[in-house]
Amino acid sequence: MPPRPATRVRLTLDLIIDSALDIVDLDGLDALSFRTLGRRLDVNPNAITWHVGNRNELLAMVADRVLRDVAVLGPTKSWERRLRVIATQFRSAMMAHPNTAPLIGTRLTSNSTGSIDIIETLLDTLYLAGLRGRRAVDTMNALIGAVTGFVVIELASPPADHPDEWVAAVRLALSELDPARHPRAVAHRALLENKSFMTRWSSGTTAPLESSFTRLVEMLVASIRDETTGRNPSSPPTGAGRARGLPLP
Amino acid sequence: MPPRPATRVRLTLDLIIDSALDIVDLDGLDALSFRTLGRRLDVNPNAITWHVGNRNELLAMVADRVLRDVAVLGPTKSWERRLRVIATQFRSAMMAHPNTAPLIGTRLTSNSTGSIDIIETLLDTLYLAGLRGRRAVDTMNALIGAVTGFVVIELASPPADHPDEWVAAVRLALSELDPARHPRAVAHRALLENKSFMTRWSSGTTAPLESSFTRLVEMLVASIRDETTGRNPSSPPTGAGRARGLPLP
DNA sequence: GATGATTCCTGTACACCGTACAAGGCTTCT
DNA sequence: AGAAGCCTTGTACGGTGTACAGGAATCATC
Repeated sequence: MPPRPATRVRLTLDLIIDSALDIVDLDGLDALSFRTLGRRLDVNPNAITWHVGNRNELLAMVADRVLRDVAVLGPTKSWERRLRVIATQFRSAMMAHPNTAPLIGTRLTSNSTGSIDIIETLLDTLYLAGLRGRRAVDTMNALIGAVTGFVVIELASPPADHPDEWVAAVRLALSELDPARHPRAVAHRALLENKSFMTRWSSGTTAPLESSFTRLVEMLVASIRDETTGRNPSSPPTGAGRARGLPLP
Repeated sequence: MPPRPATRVRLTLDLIIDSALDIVDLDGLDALSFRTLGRRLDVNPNAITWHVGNRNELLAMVADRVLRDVAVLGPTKSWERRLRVIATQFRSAMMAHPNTAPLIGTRLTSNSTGSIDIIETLLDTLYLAGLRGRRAVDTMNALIGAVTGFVVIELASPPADHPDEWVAAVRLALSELDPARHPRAVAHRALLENKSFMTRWSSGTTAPLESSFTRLVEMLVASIRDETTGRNPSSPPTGAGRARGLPLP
C-alpha cells in the first residue's frame, strides 16, 4: 500500500454523497455514520460534518440523489404510456438502491428543483388524459402516494436480528392456517407464500412483487381512462384487454 | 409526592408497549429509548430489555399495537363499502399515531395472527367483487401497498432541524415558478401549496391529504367495479358506452 | 413452612453514535 | 508577504444499545 499521497484529495459534496450511497447500498442505512464515512474517505469525520452540516441533511441528499433522474421524459408518448413509464422509472430508481427506501418514505423533504419537474410532467400528462383543476391535482397525489408508497413498502426490510427463526415463524403460521377461520387464505396459500405483503419473509429486493405492482398501475390507469373515455380518442388503449381481463371484440 | 410504594408494580409487556407508544406519540420516534422508557416506568432500562429483548423488537411490537384493530368487520356490507371501510380504518389507525408511520412503512415484520385476518377479509371481499386466484391476490397486494403506502408517505415528517427556513424555501420555490418551464404547475399553484406531495411543508398530521386519499380509494374501487361488471358498459375504446357514473345496484 | 429454581430486576461497563468547539493548516486573493 | 477565507483535524461530552454479572422476588415442590 502506498503512503498517503502528498496532495490530499479535496472533499466534495458529490464525492461525499456518492460514498454515502455506496455505504448504504453495501451495508444498510444503519452502517452509515460520520465515522464510517470518514474512514472510507480517509478523512476526519468532522470534515464531512462541515460539508453537510448534519446527519439528517446528509440523508436527505442521499435520497435526492437516488430520485434524481426520475420523470425526465420527452412529451412524445400517449398519457397512458407516460404514466406507466414514470411509475416503472420510479420503481427502478428505488430498486437500484433498496436500502434507501426508508429515507424516501419517511421524510417530507425533497430537492425542490427536481420535484417541480415531476409535478409538471404529471400534471401535463393528466391534462392530456382529460383531467383538470382540483381533480387533476387529487389524481396526481393519488398516483404519487400509491406508487411511491407501494414501492417503499415493497422494499421494507426484514428484521436484521434473528432472520431464520422469523422466516420459520411466518412459514409455520401459513402452514397452520385453519380452513374454517381463513378459507380464502387457505385456498390461495400457494399464491401467498412469500408473494404478498404480510405473508412474505423476503423484502422486495430478493422477492419483488412485480405483478402486483403492474396490477396497481393498470388499475390506476384504467380508472382514469374509463372516467375520461368519450372525450379522448387519443390512444387505442394498448394492452387494455389484458389489463381489464375482458374479452375484446 | 408520596414515596415509592413498598410493593413495586410488576412490569408487563402490555404496560411497556403502552408507555412506549405514549412516548412516541408525544415526543417522536427518536425520543424512544430504553433509558427514557425506563425513566417513565421508574424502572431500570435493562428491565425493559429483558422483556422485549431488543430495540427492534420493541418497535415491531409498537407497530403491531397501532394496527391491532384494523379490518375486523362483519361480513355485512357490499364489497365496495367494505373496501372503503377497510381503507379508512387503516388510515384512521395510523392518523391516531402519526409518529409511528416510519415503523409501519419500514419493517417487514408484523404480527402474523392479525395480518392473516386482514388478508382473509380482503380476499373474501375481492371474491365478492368477482376476482379469483392470482388476480385476486395481485389486486389485494395492490390495494394494501397503495393504501398503506399512501398514508405512510402522507405522514412523513418534516425536517426537525430548521423547520422555518425550510418552509420558507418551499414557499419561495413555489412562488418563483417559471410559467415557461412549468405552466401546469403555475396554473395549479393554489391547489398545490401545502396540499400536494413535494409542494407541502406540513406533514399529514396537520395538513391531511384527505381528498387525495379518497380519490385514490375511489380510483381503485372504480377500476375493480368496471372490470368485473363487464358485460354492460364493455368495449370501452369505441366510446359509445360511458363506463363512468352509472349507478350500481 | 423451608428450600431450591425460575423469573424478574439492578448495576456496571463498553463501544459507538452525533455534534459542539477550539485550533491548526491550506488556498487564494490583495 | 500578509491577511482572510475555506477546509480539516483533535478533543470532549452526553447520549445510545446491549452484554454480562449478580441481587431480589416469586413460585413450585418437598
